[in-house]
Amino acid sequence: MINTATDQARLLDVKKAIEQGEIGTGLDNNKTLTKTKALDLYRALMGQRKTGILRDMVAKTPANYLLVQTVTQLRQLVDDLEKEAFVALDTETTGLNVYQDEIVGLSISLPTTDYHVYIPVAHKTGKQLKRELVLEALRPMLEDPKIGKVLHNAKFDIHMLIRHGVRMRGLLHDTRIAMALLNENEPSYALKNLATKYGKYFGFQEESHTFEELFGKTRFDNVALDVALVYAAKDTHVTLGLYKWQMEHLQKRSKLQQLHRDMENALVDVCVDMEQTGLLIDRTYAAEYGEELRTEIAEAEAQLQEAFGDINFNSPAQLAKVLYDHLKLPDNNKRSTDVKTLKALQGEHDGIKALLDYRGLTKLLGTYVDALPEKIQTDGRLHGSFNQVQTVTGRFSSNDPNLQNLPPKARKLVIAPEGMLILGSDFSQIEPRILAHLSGDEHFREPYLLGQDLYSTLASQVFKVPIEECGDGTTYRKKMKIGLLAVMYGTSMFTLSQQLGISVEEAQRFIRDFFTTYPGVHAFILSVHDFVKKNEYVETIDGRKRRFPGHREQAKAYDALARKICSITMTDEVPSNFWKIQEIPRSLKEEYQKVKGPVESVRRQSVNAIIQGTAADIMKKALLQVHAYCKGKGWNLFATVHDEALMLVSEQITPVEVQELETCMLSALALDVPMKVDTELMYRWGEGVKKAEWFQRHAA
DNA sequence: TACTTAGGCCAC
DNA sequence: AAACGTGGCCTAAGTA
Repeated sequence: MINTATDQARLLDVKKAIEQGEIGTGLDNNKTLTKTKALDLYRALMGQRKTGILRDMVAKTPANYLLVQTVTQLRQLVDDLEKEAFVALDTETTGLNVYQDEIVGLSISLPTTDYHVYIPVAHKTGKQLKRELVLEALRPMLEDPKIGKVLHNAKFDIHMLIRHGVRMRGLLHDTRIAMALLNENEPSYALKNLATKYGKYFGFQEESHTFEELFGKTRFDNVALDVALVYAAKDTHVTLGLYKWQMEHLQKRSKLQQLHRDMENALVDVCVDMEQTGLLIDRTYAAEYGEELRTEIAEAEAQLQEAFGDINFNSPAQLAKVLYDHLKLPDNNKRSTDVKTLKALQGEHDGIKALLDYRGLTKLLGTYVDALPEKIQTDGRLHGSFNQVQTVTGRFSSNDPNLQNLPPKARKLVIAPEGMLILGSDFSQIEPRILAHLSGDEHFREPYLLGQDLYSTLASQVFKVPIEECGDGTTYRKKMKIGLLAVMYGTSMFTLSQQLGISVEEAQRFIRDFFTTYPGVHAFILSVHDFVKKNEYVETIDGRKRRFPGHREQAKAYDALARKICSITMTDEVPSNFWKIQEIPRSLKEEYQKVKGPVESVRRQSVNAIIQGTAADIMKKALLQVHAYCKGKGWNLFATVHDEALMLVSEQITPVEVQELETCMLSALALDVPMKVDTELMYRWGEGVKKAEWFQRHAA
């Protein structure tokens, strides 16, 4: 029998011994502890600890945790459910693939009658009802939008239920999503970790263990029912507690609550439908294109072998050795083999071009052309995952596979099903427009109000040349585009000078001219820096927050040190060459340098979070409206790429309907400058044609 | 064997 | 001394 306290202590000792390399010190009964022995002991203790915890958990199963194993119990549950306005819900499954795995049990918490059930439906052992029977009994409750459901990461469970023919409705609150809005810096959103960290605020004092910690790689259908009950019923019990605690916080923050209720919570259904729709992949095209790429790669490989010998061309380390040690190419003390460095070396060696070709081809083949068809599910569609709360700014992210970073050549693998079209609507220049709105800068808003090209107008004003010299494709316009990004993201003068191919002094002059031309933009950026220094957070138009805990103190220190340096140099700003100025004490330089990075990083992130986050707010609202519109037509969204919504629509779509879709996007939020949406139609993604041209072509 | 980290690179 | 925001995926190489 293991005594938990001694067990824990011994565990820590062994762990420490392993970590600190204190092997051979005779830890275990004066016997010398070898590394292997220590690891074995550690694993054995971990195993024992796990079974110990599980035994302990089962022994302490609360009286109001109940297994539902018979028809009578199920009937009683259904009766009791009718008294509830909302419930907490969770599914246990064989795995995480929502298109392949299956539900093995459901837990439900009833808040007013205060009990928590686990209904096993496909465990390998123990008395239980059939899944179909249980789901049919629960279907009226699950599909009733008037009965609220509280879940942690609802999207997963909704998908799992769809897999078994039930479309859950009435999502009241998702504790995973609410947590992300309340603290986007949370290190882990696993329910058990949140319970361990915040449980004391809603009645859970003890540490909660994650599935991984308790069961490792075991499938949940292997878990005995007494253990399953105490684990699974606690899930919904905790979810309920978390819900109430989160609501207390949201009710004190009405803007955030509105963001949660009207935007993020509502968006879960959109996200589910979008993922369920999936993408149709042209397998023939992918196979042929793959062969083509393989041929080209083989050619490049032959040239690389000739040039660099028998090494792995995918290995930066092996490449650097050949390039900088054997061939003695100039390395600038970086020894990098990235595109930028290689391009600069292109004149030095004939093999470099082949290497660049090889990189591009293998990336395209390995990440997209070969990889995407492999992810097609049994329904013949590719279902990526879209996460609405994975980014600190509020943007969507996408993974498994990432559908937001397909290069144009890979997008061509995606086609419309028979009788359908792909339609893509994107917000034109949404971030600069938001900057124009937020800064209220009169001159910056001008091109939008007058319907002129933004970059041409800016270039003409900043560079003080006639607008005719700043048209599409001109250097002035290109430079302005880079320059505006630099302003919005707070790029350093060094980086900007590199990007524009000018000197640091010229870059400084460019930025100075920009801010002189648009003083409102400058004032806006400074006011954000000021705000984040005072409040340690910034927020978007819809109240989405990006928090920077600890910034206030660092910013104060930074500004104080800067003032100190300025009083020595008698300048308004710290000179960029301050390291070379003898009069500044070394310790002051070092102190200043230490806080400079983090503080300026927060300042860049804060400006960016407001602009990027507001764009995300607008897109999310647009998606809600587009989704509702599509639903009425029997069409479907299948992806969003930050400023773009992609959907499958009928081949018979009319110009009026396109107009109505654009209105869904445009009415998401009214800014002080007009918004613009561009729509393209296509049979194959990446071969889009502007709507006007499409209808002209298809009218004939 | 299964992980983590680093270098690199795709998107907006 | 370090140099631009938000993400995710690939391979190599080292470690548990």
